[in-house]
Amino acid sequence: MSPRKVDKAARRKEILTAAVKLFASKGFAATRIDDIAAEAGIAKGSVYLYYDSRDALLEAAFEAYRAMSADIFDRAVNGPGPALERLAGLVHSVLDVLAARREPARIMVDLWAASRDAEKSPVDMAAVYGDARAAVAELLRQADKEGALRAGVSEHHATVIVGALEGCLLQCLVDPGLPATELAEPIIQVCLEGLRRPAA
Amino acid sequence: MSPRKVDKAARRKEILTAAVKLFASKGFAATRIDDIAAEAGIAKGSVYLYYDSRDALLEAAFEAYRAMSADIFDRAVNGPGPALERLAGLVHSVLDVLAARREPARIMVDLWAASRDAEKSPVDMAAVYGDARAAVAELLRQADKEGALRAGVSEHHATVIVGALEGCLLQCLVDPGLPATELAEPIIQVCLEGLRRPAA
Amino acid sequence: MSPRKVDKAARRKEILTAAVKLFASKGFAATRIDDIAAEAGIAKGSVYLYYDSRDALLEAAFEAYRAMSADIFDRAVNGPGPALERLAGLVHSVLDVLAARREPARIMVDLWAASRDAEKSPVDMAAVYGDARAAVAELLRQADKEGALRAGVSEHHATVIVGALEGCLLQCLVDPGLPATELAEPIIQVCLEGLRRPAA
Amino acid sequence: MSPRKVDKAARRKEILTAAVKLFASKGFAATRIDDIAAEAGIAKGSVYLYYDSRDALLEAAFEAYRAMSADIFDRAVNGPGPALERLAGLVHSVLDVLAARREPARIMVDLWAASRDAEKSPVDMAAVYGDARAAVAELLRQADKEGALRAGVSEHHATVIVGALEGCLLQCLVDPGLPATELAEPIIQVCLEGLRRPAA
DNA sequence: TATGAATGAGGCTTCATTCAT
DNA sequence: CATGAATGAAGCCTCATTCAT
Repeated sequence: MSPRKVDKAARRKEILTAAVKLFASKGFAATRIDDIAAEAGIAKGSVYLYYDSRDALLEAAFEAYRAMSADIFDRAVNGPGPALERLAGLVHSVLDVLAARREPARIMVDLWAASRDAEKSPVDMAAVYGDARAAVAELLRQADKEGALRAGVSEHHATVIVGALEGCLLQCLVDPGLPATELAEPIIQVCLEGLRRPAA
Repeated sequence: MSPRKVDKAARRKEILTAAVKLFASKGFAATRIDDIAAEAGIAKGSVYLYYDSRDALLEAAFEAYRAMSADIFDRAVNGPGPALERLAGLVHSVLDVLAARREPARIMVDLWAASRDAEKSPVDMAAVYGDARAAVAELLRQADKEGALRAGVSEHHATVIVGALEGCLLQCLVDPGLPATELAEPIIQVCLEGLRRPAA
Repeated sequence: MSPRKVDKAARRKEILTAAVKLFASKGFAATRIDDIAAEAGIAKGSVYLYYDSRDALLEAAFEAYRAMSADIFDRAVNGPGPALERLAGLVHSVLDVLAARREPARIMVDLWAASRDAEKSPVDMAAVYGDARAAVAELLRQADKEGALRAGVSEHHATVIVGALEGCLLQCLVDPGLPATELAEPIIQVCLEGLRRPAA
Repeated sequence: MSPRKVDKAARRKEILTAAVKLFASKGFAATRIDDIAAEAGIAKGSVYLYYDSRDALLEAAFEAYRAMSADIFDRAVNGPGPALERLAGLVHSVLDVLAARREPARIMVDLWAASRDAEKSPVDMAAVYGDARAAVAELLRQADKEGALRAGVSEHHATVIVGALEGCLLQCLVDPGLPATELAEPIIQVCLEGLRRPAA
């Protein structure tokens, strides 16, 4: 509201951006508060004016990731057009995001590691994937209502679709040589076409 | 004359087992050498008689994982029977291993994190997934020779299959509530049936 | 805005002084970083804000010693008056410094030890003695030009003069009972008078 | 006496030789018991059958050095011929020993460091130099009795002569490029000729 | 609000010494 | 006597966090 507020929020974001960049490139474990401060162009102590701790920065990075992910999935669920096409579009979206900003995406490996102990850590990737599965399941239900699916499509298929997406993403993260965008169509073919009701 | 008798190889394995257990439950970053020593029932300094450093233990864990993984894929590639059935068996194997020893499997998130900088780290998950893709691609080629595949199956499909497998695995790791074994059939349906040549 | 104000150079010097004191009294090998910090009245970790490592402190001590040594020798070489008198003054200077601050001087034994492997160690006493020999040789050349020397005075005599100086110093260091200052005249008599051109 | 005794003494000497070699080349601080054992061709634990501790090995090295030094000086004091010639011979002996076995001689820098705290350490270089000064003083007294000295030669001259010897030795140790043997004559000229009674 | 010097707990690793065989 | 695996105390160094300015 007040101009100060704006500054503060902007500064928070700058710091988070710096942190994410470094977490992605060197990993959370190897990223020092000094590094983040330097990257953000501020003094080390100032970081603590905006974030309570180093862990809080990872958590913030997680929240940003979660928001972005939720946004993509929500758009697919609530968008216009046939459900299966929206699902296909979702696959493209995810991989396009990855391809466009491959480096920042590498932060995910640290998010996975941080979400190991679901109780203690505020980084809860289980929830993210749960949401993703729910969204895909909803899309499948919509497609079913539209009469687009063959019989026998279950919840587990949503898990497999999310798995294929994340599994391809994982391979791309770990092996920068892989062409993320090119994988969208194969994923769609493999995961979606098999579920489609055969054209009469 | 006869020095204290110990099976160095066995002791090495004990220590590695202890380390893997802890890496899996608390994470590599949170696991102290003292913890490992205590878990293995030896003194802290003794760990260094068998491993050069804490990192070396993670590397050893990786090698063990890699060997196990390679073994499963090799068996599928070189086994008897129709290629597509061997591929289906492979999917079951991977998920059964995960289900049987879910906790130790959680070490993978640290292996992903450790393989971030492919040059510096000896933990090279890219190679593991490269091998996995090659194995699946080989199985697809075999299936094609057997006339079991529809036309248009490419290398990328191998990536998608490996992705679906690893992506389901990832979800299981992150969300212990998911039933790993039950995912095998959906994966097979989604990933393999769509590639099969339609029965004439 | 105005950060905590400290004179970093002064703090560096304080730490070095503390380190030298301890190196001298207990020896480098027996001196802990904690000891140095305590002596300097700061926390252990703070030492590392000013010096990269324990070795760096010994190196700094060496540089200080080298500078002081070079200063004494330079002053003798470039000073006014007959060269042989400047040489005699040099002998007095060296021993006076030793007598005045005998304890700190004991750091030299560690400098000798540290300069053992000339390639790896930045502590290069060989260079210090080389410089000392060069300075004395220059003084002898000057004395020769002044016609003050007998014939046959060679480079090796510079080595012997430096040797007598350092050898007396060594004895004083090792045996605190020896009276450093009293040795100046005997050194001068023995080392310099024998080189003087007999009065015609 | 018993054959065992002979073996034991021989083994002790082997270990000491190995230790001295390593102390000389890497320094006492950098020499591990494992290194010594390996160099001596025995197991690490066996070192302790012959020496009580690592420090005891340095002490033994010191004793050997002290014995050798005492031997050289004693021979000069008790030998035949004019005292000044025996003193000159002594200078040659010391430098010849250094030249012949320059590497092992480097152990002296560690002996100096170890004798820092004269009370606690059994390595007592002060005593060695005290003995050396006493021996040279005795030689000067003998020379005086023989009427070979000019008037006014004092105890301090012995200190200077020992100093010149040790100081040259120090320079040779620290700077392997210096020709030890060539320094004998200059030392003799500088240190002894000046003390000689002028030929009538 | 911003700074950056200071802190000190904590981790990894080394290595002299011991001791069961 | 000999071995070498095991021990564990100790030291160096790092770095998240604090706080005086």
